[in-house]
Amino acid sequence: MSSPTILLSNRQIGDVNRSRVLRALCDHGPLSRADLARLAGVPRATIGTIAQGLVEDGLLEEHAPTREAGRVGKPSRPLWFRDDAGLCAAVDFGADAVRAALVNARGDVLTRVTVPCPTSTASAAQLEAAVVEAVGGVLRGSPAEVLGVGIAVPGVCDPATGIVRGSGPVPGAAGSGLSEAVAVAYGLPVLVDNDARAQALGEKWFGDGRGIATFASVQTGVGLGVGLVLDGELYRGAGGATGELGHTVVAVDGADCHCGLTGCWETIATLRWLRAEAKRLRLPDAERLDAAALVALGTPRANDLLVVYADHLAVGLATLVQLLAPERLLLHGDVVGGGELLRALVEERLRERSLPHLRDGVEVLLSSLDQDAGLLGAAGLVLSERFALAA
Amino acid sequence: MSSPTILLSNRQIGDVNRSRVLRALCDHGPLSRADLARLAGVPRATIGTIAQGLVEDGLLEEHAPTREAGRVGKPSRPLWFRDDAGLCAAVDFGADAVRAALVNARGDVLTRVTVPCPTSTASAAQLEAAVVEAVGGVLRGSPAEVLGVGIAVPGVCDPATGIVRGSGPVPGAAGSGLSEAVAVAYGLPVLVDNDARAQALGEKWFGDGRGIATFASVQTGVGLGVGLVLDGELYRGAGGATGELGHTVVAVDGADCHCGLTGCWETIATLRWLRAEAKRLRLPDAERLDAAALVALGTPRANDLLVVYADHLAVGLATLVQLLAPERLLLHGDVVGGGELLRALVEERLRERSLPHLRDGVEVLLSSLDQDAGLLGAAGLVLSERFALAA
DNA sequence: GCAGGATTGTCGGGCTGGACACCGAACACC
DNA sequence: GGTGTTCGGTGTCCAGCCCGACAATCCTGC
Repeated sequence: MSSPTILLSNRQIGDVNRSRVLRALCDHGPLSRADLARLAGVPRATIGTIAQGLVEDGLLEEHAPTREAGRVGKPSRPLWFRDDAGLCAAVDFGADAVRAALVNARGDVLTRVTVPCPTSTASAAQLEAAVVEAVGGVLRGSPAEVLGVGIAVPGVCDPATGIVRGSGPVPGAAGSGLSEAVAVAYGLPVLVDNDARAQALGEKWFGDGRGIATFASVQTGVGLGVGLVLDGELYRGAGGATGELGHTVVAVDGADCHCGLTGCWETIATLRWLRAEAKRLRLPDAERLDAAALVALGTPRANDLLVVYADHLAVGLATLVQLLAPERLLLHGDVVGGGELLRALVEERLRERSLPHLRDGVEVLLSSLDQDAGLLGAAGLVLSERFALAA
Repeated sequence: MSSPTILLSNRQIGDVNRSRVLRALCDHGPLSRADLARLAGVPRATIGTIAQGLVEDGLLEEHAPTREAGRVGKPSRPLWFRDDAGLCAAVDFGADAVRAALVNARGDVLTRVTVPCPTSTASAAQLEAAVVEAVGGVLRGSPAEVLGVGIAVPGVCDPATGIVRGSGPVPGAAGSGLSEAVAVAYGLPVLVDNDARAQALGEKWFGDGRGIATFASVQTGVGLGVGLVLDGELYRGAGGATGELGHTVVAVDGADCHCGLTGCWETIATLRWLRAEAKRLRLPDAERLDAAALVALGTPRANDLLVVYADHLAVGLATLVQLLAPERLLLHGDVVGGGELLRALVEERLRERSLPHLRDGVEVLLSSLDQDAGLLGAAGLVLSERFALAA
């Protein structure tokens, strides 16, 4: 059933409009009622009643009146999220720990809990226990009601059902046990989604995706994943199976990929490839090389490899650009370590690999969310569900 | 300005709900008020008032009561579009003619007008004159008010502004003259869009895209284009620049493409490639070969080439599948001539080039719209604009 | 032939929530 | 101190969905 064919009623209209107001605040930062009214093209009174409800619910609060020089008239009182508003428990997985955090609607990380756990080898039961413990620690310190729990899983999962269909880095996450265990333990809604998609939501709520209708958030490093926000909505596709940009063909008869296909982008643009090339070129410490180290080396031979790395990354990004014409590409993971130098190289190579009419429409940015991209993404899962602006 | 931040009012609620009802009728065919109510999960009375408005506006009509055996109770009176409802003037471009048609909301082609015109060499003025004449001929015979004019252009264009940024097959369409000329001549809204995207809309309204949330409509043959319907909405991307699937890289250091890039999918999956291969293999009449002729040949050597053609097509389609996980791929153009044999081959090759968890989620279909895909797509442009279900 | 059940479509009252016009409050400028 | 501008709030109106009840129509079973 594609079109749910759900009719709108005046009941839903209120929810939708409240969500729209919240979204506008997220996209633009603190705004007064009058600002919101201008933005939406409606009388101030309309916003007034909507905002009143949000303030009474404890979601928004009024800042002190702004006294800007040269501004005539009554000073505006900007509205902004309370710091205990929209609290989400966010979970993601490190190599040897389960990380959880309490995040508010502003994107502030209020509490962190780290539970040691060998995620790559832990059994489902061990993993469930670690996640439940981490979430519990976060919930205990919460100053207000928590909306729900978001879990970003590095693997294929269907958010509609909460079932993880498989995960390479965290095999124990497979199945539906994780979300069920947390839901049973704390009675909260649990949202599970792929980590790359969650990162995209993190960018949409708290990062450089705010106010951008169409962008792609690309995870680089060991694997290549992508989260797409298209026309303002996170795109999940049928069964939540999207984002396998890493396994698009960039060489018809290319090298075998670990996934069983051949010529995947992952065979030429991951750390595995980079390190193999570095070894071939006899660069020092090739086995532990990454973008940051490559930039730090700075030798001519290292720089040459950096350019090729950038070019190979651009190949896959160009596919995104040609097919979807996003306004921005936000890069996560290893590339961030390469800094502005690598970013500029990737952007340059991308332009050369894009059609003329697309060349100037896209900008490449390094994610500003840094280490917390996964956690903020997991929080975004909850916020998007709770404040869905869908209609 | 991503999120328009437009609030909903009780005024719009009516429009939205009317659109939803129309869309449901489109997706499911004739439905009674009770059917619609069940589908939407609302009381029959609600649908009743909505339907009443649509009937009074002359959009819908009641069919005769259905008398099905074994059905107790009052027989239902299905609602369906009147044959003069939702009339659109649709325009597309053939090699040596401008084609126009009057299409209703059912997808019936009521009138056709063909104006001879060498579209590949005609000046902008000549092309405008031909289009205006064709549209005029269609409008003259219209039994009721026409909602608007849809024009499907084989090229890059931005539907938001009506500006065609460039067209290989129809260079004279470039600029904004076409839509302005028609708008001035007849005072109707004019919608211009890329032909591959329009075809996708045609499938969504009248073809095998009905009721499918996420599908891709792929044009094959001389060029390779794609129209994407994602989560029920046609995806246009920033500036309407999407759909250049043909220029995604399938070979990092591949052959030069006419677009200036290298290793594009178009270099290995178009008729140009097919004919070059056929010539190399000394197949008869290689210069005029197409999928239909290749299947008709049926020789072992021809069949081998057919398999490679299918495989090369599958490369680009696999990119769509890995990245977007659509439920269906609808193929247009040359491939349709290859019939079920070629379709099955493409589907088989696509499965082999897709990740395991995506393999079974997608079906490959040949478009059933046939020659009228472009015209029906152009009509879909108008209907989508007029009956936008956006909220 | 006729009662009973089932299904469909319609009518009026109730409720939610935005649109509109107007008011007081706060500040800049003269 | 007066005037103009901007901001936020209040009360009334109205569109449109929800719910309950009712007439119309047809099938089944005796």
